[in-house]
Amino acid sequence: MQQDNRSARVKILAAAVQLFAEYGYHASSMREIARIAGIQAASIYYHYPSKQALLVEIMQVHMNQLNTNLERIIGKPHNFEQCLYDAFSNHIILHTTYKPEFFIIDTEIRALDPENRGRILCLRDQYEDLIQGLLQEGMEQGVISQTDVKIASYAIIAMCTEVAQWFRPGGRLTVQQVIEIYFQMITKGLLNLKDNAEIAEESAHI
Amino acid sequence: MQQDNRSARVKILAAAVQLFAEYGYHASSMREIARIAGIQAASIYYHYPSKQALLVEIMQVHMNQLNTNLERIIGKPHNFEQCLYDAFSNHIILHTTYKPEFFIIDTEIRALDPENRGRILCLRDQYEDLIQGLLQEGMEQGVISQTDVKIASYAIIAMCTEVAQWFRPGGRLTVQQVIEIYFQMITKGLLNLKDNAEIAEESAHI
DNA sequence: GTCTATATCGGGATAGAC
DNA sequence: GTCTATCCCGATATAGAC
Repeated sequence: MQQDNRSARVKILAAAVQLFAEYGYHASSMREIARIAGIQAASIYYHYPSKQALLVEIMQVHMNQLNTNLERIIGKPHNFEQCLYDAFSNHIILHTTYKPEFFIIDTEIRALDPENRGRILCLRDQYEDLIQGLLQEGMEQGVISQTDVKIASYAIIAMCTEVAQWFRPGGRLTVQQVIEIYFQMITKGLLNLKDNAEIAEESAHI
Repeated sequence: MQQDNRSARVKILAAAVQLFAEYGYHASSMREIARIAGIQAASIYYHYPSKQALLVEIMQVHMNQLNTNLERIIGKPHNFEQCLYDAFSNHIILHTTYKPEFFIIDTEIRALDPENRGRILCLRDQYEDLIQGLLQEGMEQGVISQTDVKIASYAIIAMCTEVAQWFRPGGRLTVQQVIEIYFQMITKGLLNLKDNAEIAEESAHI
């Protein structure tokens, strides 16, 4: 038997992440969080003022991480294609590495009280603005074709976020392979519907 | 003042949809559902055996509608491109028309007890299988390029589902225009990253 | 810093009158 | 078919000892 040397604060937050992700915020009790952390429910209140504070902490830490990384990627001098790759790579890596945390961010916004909700939604808007600015840059450079930046950003963010739902570390694909596939789908088309001329040409080559 | 002629069953379910979507299943009380439906909480139990039954009813009705429509679209003799269009058109139209209902389906699976969860997840798997079968058909016909069918289906479903989050009826775009944009993004690429030869060619044309 | 004990509240569901 | 009244439970959070 090894003892668990993590601080109580860390163990409490880890337990909250696990339960909020599996059962949802409202279905998770402070008693159960405490049980998993190995303490009594009342002891949580020495470290955190409320259950809501646990949720806010989880969301803030990881939204800040997502934004800070993206700011660093976009902020330095760059080649557009590489920058685009790094941006979505960051999104997919964080969402798969911290799957329960980002799942909570995506599903428990409504469990926040109005003040906290505003703060977290502001971080999400910042992230979307950064992504949209990057796409805008590519369009202005003529490196990507003209498109509705907002719609494209929402579509890409949605499909990259969803990766975390099915990705299994140690499975058929590594995360780097998944990133490569998604980058290809985003920049070269998901399905590549061929017109009749293309189909005829391909048949001729056989 | 007009009286509300809908049956009690309908009013109860509509109230449940509204509250489950806005606050989540566990954060919505039977008392509040009853208040919105204009009756007492105890009266709900004449129409539905439990709160869980309300959730199951909402999910089943709309997943069945989604599947039934798609089966009809795929089942009849068809041109592949048109069929693909109709399939995603069905997805986007239902998800925007019944936005709260599908939002509940997407976020409250974990609120179902194990037996009900299995039943609903089975309907979702059926839907994914139908979409994947369609993509497989297109690949075998050579109408779309070789791709990982599962990954492509997950990516496309995710981006089409997300439309409901930002789409506003009466806004800048009609739902038909949105469907057209998404069909283009899916079949012709979201961003269309150009290589250097293409950029040079475009410059030459100016 | 963690405990036991408890205050206080609101939840789902039921009984039985009308 | 809807009501009032209520049971019973588990929730968050606090008080105060150690």
